[in-house]
Amino acid sequence: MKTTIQPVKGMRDFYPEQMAFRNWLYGAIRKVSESFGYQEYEGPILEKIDLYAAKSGEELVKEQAFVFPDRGGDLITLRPELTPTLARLVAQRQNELAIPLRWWSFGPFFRYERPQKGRAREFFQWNIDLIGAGSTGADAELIAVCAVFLQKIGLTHEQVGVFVNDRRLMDSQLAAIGIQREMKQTAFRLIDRRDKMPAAEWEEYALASGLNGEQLGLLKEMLGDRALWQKSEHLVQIFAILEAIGVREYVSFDPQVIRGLDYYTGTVFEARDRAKEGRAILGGGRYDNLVEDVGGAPLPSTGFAMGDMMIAVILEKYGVLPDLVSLPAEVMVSVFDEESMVDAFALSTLVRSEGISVLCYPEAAKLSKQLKYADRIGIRLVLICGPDEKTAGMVTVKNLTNGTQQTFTRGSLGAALRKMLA
RNA sequence: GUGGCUGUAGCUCAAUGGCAGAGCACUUGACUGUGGAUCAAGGGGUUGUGGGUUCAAGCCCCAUCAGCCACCCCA
Repeated sequence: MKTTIQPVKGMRDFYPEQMAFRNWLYGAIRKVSESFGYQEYEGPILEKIDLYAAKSGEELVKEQAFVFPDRGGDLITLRPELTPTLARLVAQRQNELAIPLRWWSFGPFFRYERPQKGRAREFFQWNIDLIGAGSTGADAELIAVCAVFLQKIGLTHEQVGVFVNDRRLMDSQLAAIGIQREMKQTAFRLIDRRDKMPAAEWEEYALASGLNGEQLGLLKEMLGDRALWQKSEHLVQIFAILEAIGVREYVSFDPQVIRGLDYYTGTVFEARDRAKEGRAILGGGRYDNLVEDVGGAPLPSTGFAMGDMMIAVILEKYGVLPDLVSLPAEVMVSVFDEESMVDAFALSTLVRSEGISVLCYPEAAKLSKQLKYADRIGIRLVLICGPDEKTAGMVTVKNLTNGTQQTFTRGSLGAALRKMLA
């Protein structure tokens, strides 16, 4: 094998086929985002490490982000997430912006992790946030955006669900069974991991974490209570709004959804396969302190992020990946011989001026080779202009779909092609 | 960061420690102005890389790199 330089580990190549999927996803995201009145924005790919040190959790950034010194010695990070950048953007122009803001973005992110199914070191992520609204309606809207999106791309509510919880509800419930502030983080972590280990092991882990037997029993009871959300006025209202929007069936209450990120302050949610296979497709929630933490005035916010890889895994699993045959052009102009090359380009321009995408075979070659090429790349119509046509001032159009061919004058060619392509 | 599996032609993969192969793809021809199908011929390899064992290594051993998968973690 020839020695080709290897790509950087975990970085992704997007051949036209993969690019077509990425753009399809981008399009679906844009459509849903804009239909809810959100505006697109983008931030820099590189940020100073300090931006993340503030809130994402220092360990997370140090161990799982690409960090390197620039020529001036500053520590630069390949952005591992967008929310801190968003908070910075808002904090910088807080007085000029019309709050609340509805913003969305789709772009590349990087994490220095070991690649595996549904995860690489480079990934594309959709971020969508409602900044400056602390209401229950704001939370409900984001959950609805997420449900509508899943529906739009062809996933049913039997296949996937959005699982919602509220950290404040969990706070009060934990307090009620005697788990106080300093134990809270431990308890959250415990709840988060319940499905990830065998029951007996989990209980052992719980006791080792400092819970007593009685608390463990109450905690289990609490986590098993699928109606617990009714104790939260906030969640009751969220479900009422989702009902009104028409996506209630996609959304379920799940007391075990906590989310790992420290900056969430209230509602938290994630979408996943109902079969509970694989990791979450997307995750988000309310973060009321982040803008303030990067130097702005306090602005309650809510939002979520979705990566491009996990959603692709799910779409494939349920067989709803779109058919994305990317055709380079509708028409190809063949080049009969060296002498007709110039005319072939002129012919291409004529067709192109009719608003039809067209490519010109780039060299004189045997007609069979050119037709074979056209067939392989999915061209529907091939124009042939050899000596016979040239003398008669005509152009032959060969239809590769059914094998027929017809000749036209140059003047009638455009209309004829449009008709055949319709 | 931990563990398992895998690296052989462009792709998918064969080859008891004993001549490196097949299918698909590609090129050419059958068909000098007509694609897909068929047939024939042809090109293509430092078996991921570096060491070691052996008369002999694609195969065994060590290291290393990469890919996949599962942990860890998840923004």
